[in-house]
Amino acid sequence: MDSKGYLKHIAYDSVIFGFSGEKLKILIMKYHNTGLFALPGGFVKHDEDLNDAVRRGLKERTGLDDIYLEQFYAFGSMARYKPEVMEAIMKANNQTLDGYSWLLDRFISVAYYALINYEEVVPTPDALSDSCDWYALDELPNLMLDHSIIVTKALQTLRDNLERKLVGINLLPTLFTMKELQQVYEAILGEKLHRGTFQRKVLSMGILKRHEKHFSGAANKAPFLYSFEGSPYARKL
Amino acid sequence: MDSKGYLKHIAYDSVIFGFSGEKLKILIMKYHNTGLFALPGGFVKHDEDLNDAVRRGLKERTGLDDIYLEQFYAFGSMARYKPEVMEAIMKANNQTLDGYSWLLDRFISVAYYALINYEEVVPTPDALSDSCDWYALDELPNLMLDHSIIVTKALQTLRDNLERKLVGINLLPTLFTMKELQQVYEAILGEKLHRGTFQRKVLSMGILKRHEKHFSGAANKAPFLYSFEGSPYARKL
DNA sequence: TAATATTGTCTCAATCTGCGACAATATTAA
DNA sequence: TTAATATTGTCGCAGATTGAGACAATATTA
Repeated sequence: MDSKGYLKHIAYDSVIFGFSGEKLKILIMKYHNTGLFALPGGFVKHDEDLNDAVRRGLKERTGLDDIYLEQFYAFGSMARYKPEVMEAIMKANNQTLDGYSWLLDRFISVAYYALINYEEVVPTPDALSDSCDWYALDELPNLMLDHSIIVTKALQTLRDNLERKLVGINLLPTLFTMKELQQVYEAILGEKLHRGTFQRKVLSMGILKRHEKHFSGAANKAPFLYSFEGSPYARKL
Repeated sequence: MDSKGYLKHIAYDSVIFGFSGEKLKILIMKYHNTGLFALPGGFVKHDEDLNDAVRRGLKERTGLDDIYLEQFYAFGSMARYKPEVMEAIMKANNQTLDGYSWLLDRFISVAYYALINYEEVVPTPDALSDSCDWYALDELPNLMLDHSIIVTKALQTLRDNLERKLVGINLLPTLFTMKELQQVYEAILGEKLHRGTFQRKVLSMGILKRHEKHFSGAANKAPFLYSFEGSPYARKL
């Protein structure tokens, strides 16, 4: 047990989606003195469920419990094995490799995506990183290793699941307008949707509860607020 | 490197689907002298892609290369960690645990499903097992560990993917009739489909090529044979 | 040549979708 | 006060899709 209580060869990476300014964004870490950007990730303790390890990491990065979380792929190609990258990160932290050589081993990474309410999050870097910040999907920096591929596959899976479950809800606060919900869907799918059709479809699912109107002060008819009713889509895993 | 060249803590399990006698079946291994039934699985070499490891195992169990293969979930709960099971299997083979103690460690298992042409397969047991045989999904024996859950999730994922990709094709020989194709879909979905509607839908996708008729000797109109045209669904991964 | 089982295709109704239109607001400007 | 403007909630229509039955066209046997 020289790996600090963590399972060797196994890591996880998380693509944490938030919605703000009409755009989909994800959390990206920047490592000290290396110029390297990466997805938030971590390792699994010997006596810990894989899913719990990911939730633990999410809690550290966002401050949130009880996040909508979905596992979507285990990345295990040899092409992603680049020990010099991890070595550079350790050196940039004046960290000796004594006792950390297990970090230079090969890892298979199980990837998850999470959907959270942007406003509730307090992004928090870890000991090795300068920052943990939101980046819009179309303005991502170059990510290390295969992390760009992981993001692409996360978005792909999210799109596929969007049609079956009403997952998008998890990106909004408890109360939201129909327009905000539509913007979330448009951001995820990357295309404009017809207003009337979208509204008809969502309402026909019978999972939204209508509340009082929301007066924004704009010179137009005030929209209703909605909340999500019924748990099957609220959380996951 | 005391683990025979394999990565510690990482395994894979495969749910290998075949279609025969109008039923969906999967390959199940039976271990020597234990009464234990399990999915075909294995380990990943230090210098081997995860996907390649699975293909290697599939080749050993079925004799086939170039199989339609899809990864669907990594099982990583503590609940599946039962070292006494593996110990029982080793003992039943008069195998000392010297040098094999890594097998008693905890494993996270990446699960795949495969779709193959039943007729082409030669099921082959490994050194630890008596048999590798087909079992219909509704006549499965009790499987060890969480393997029943893995099968359920495999079928679930297959059903979900069936609507998007034309995956079912991979379960049939090169030439097949419309009725056979429909039976594959009914077996996967677990429900009867309307003949006319099914035929219209499949043909409208424009990915089937019609060949000569097939004269079975039955006292009725002979059906056309079809083959699958266009690669996007033929293989995968 | 008639009987039987299946196949390929069509039609019709019911449903679903994409898209525009229109009345009903909130607020500001005149 | 009233008109102008930007949105919102909803409806209606045309086109596409789907579910279910019907019918003619075979292969083979009686």
